Amino acid sequence: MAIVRVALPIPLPQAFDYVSESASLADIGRCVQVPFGKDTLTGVVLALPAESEVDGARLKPVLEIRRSLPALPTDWLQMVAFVSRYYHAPIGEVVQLALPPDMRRAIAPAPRAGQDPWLALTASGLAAASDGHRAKRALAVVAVVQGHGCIRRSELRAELGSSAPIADALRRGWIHSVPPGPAGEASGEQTPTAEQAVALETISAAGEGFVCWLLHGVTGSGKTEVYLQLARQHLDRGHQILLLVPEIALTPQLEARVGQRFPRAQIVALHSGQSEGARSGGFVQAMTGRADIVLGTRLAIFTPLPRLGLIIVDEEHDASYAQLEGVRYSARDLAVWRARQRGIPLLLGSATPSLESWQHAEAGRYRRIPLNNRARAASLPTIRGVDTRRQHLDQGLSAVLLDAIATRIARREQTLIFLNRRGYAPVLSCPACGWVSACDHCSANRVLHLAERRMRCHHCGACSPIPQRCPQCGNQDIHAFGRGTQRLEQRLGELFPDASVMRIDRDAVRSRREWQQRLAAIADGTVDVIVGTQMMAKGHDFPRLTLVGVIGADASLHAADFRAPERLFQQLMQVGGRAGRANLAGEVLIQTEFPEHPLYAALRSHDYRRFAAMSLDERRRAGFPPFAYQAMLRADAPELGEAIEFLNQARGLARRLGSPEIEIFDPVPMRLVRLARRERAQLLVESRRRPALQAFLEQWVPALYDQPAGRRLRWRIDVDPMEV
DNA sequence: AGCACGCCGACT
DNA sequence: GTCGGCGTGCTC
Repeated sequence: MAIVRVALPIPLPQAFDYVSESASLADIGRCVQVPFGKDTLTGVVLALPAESEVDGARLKPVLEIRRSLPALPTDWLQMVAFVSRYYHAPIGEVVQLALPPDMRRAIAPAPRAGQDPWLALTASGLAAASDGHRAKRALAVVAVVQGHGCIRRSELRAELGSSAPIADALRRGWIHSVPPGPAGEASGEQTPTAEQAVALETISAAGEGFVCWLLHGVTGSGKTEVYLQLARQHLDRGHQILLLVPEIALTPQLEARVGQRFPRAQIVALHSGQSEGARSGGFVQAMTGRADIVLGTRLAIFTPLPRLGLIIVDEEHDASYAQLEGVRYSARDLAVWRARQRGIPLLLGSATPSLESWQHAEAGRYRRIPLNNRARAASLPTIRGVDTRRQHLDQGLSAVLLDAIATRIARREQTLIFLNRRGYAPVLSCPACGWVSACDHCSANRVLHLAERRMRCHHCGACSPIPQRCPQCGNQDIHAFGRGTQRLEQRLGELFPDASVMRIDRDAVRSRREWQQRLAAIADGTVDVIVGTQMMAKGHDFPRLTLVGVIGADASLHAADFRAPERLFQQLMQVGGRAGRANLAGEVLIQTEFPEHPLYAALRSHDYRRFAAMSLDERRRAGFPPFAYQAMLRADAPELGEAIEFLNQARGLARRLGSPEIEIFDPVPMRLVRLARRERAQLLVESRRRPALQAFLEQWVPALYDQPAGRRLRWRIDVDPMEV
C-alpha cells in the first residue's frame, strides 16, 4: 500500500496524501482522481512519501491513476514546486495554472507532417507567376505561396477556401511539398552583420551550459536574426527551443517568421486567447518531444520540454511577463531559474533592458552583448523636446508639432501621435458646484467616451450615460477636462480636413481582425495621422512613418511609483523606434514642460546606458529594487477598515517573527483604494538580502493562513511586486 | 474554495 | 414551532 502525495486545485498551501494499491514511482507526475470532501478532484502526483503526517486510517484511496497520459517529468514538478515555494502560492494552484485545463483531449496524435506538408514555390511556379495570364485559380495559389515563402497545406487551404486549386498547382509543378528533413534546416537565413556575427560567436563559444546572456540591441539592430540563427544551431543539435514573447498582437508575425525560417521544424505556438484543445495539444507535443520550437507568452514557461537546449526571452523588460492576478509570477525570472536548472543558455533580449537585468549584468551575473547599429536603416531618429511652458496649445498640440505633421502630410509620410490615455476626456466636471464624474465602484473618475456615448470607468469597466446637466446642481454647462485619444483624433481631423486620421487604442481595436485591418490600412499608406496608445509602441514597422509626437508623457516623470520613469523611458524608446525606417529619416517630438529632465536628455542621445546608470544610482541611494527585495501583502474587503485590521494583525505577527534584516512597513491604503466595490490596502516587507526575505516569508505566510481574520477577506502575497 | 455544523432572528 | 443568516472548522 503506497502513500501518494497529490497536489489538488484548491487554495490551500499543502498537498494531500492518499493511499493506492498499485502506485509506483513511475506514477509520479501522473494525473489522479481522488475523493476530496464530498466531491472528486483531479490532481497531480507529486511524490510517494514513505510515511504521511496524517494518520494512516484517515487516508482515502486514490480512485484512478490516469496512466493513458504521459507523466509530467521530474524537472517540471521541481519547477512547479519552486514557484509554489518562491511565490508562496499553494502548490495545487500552481499546478492548476501550469497544466492545461484538460490534457485528455491533448492525447490525440498531433497532425502528421505528411498529412499537412509545407508547400513552397518551384522554379516553374516562379516563372508562371511572372508571366501571368494563365490558369487564374492555380496562379492565385502561387501568389499566396509566394507571399508566405513557405506555408502549411492546411493554412493555404484555409486562405483559399478550397483545396482543388492546390492539387492543380501541384500537378502543374508550380509548387511542391517540402520533403521532411532535419528541423534545423533554415530557409532564407541572412548573412549576419558584423555585430550579429560577434554576438553569435560569443554565445556559441561559451558552450551549451548555463549562461544568462543579455542581448542589448537597439530597435532595428536585428535581435530576431540572432535568435533565429542561435535557434538553428540548437535545432541542429536536436535541442528544443523555448521562445517567450510579450503578450501582444504580434505573436502571429513572429510565428510566421519562425515558420518560414524553419520549414521542417515542428513549431508550437502557445498564447492567450487560444482554445483549450490547442493549448493542451501543444503542451503534449512539447512534453513528448515532438515539438522543436515552443513560441509563446508567459504561460509557455510552464511547458515541459525534454530536449530543451535554449531559452530566449524577447523584450525581456516587458511588463506582460509578470502575472499580476492569481498566482503571481514573473516568466522572465522563471526562465532564468529554468535555464540554470537545466544547465542551458538563456538569452534575454531588449533595447531597453529592465533595470533588474541590467544590474545583474553590471554585477557580472549576466553577460552582456551589445548590438549598437541598426541592421537596415541608416540612422536612429532625431529626438527633440518641445517646450510647452510658454506655448499656446491647441487641444494639447503645439504649433511645432502641428507644423511637423503638416510637413509629413504634404510629403505623403505618416505621423504617429502617442498619447497613453483612452477616451475623449478623462473627466467630466461641473464648474458651478465642483461635481466630478466619479465612479460609484472605484476611487476613480469615469472617462468620457464620446464615440461610444458613455461614461466609462477604466478600472472596473462600469458604464453610465453621459449626463446632459450636472447631476448635483442641474447646471447645464458641464465641461470635459483634459484629453484622450478620441478628442485628439477629432481635433486632428478638424485641423487637417484633407488628411485621414486613424485612432488605434483598445476601444477602437477590439478584435484581432480589426487590428489586422487597421495595420493593413496603415501599411497601404491610406492613413496620414495615427493617434495611438501603447498598443502602437510595440513591434510593427511602418516604412512611411517618419514622425512620432509624444503627448502627456510628463505625468510619469513624477509619479508615485518608483518604476514609472523606467517604464516611460522604455515606452518612449520603443515608440521612437517606430519613426524612420529604410531610407526615410525619422523624427520624434516630445512635448514637455521639463525639457531639461535627465530622462529626456538620455532619450535624446539614445543613451540607454546613461539612463540605466542614473536610475540605478537613484535606486541604490533610495534602497529600492534591485538593491532591496520586497514582498507585498495585499488585502481587500468591502470596508477599508477590515483590510487594514487584517494587515495590522499580519504586521504584529511579522514583528514577532522578524529578524533585524527585515523591514516591516505600516499598512497603507492602496493608491486606487476602492476598486469594483472593494477597498484595498497593502503592507510592504523588505530586506537587503533575498534569502533573508525568503526565510522570513517561509515563517510568516503559513502563520497568515492561521489568522482567523484572513478567512473573512481576500488576501494575497506578492513577491517581487512590480507595482508598489 | 466548497461544504458541513451550529447557534440566534422573522415567518409560512 | 421552523427557515435561514453566516461565523468556524475541515478537507488527506
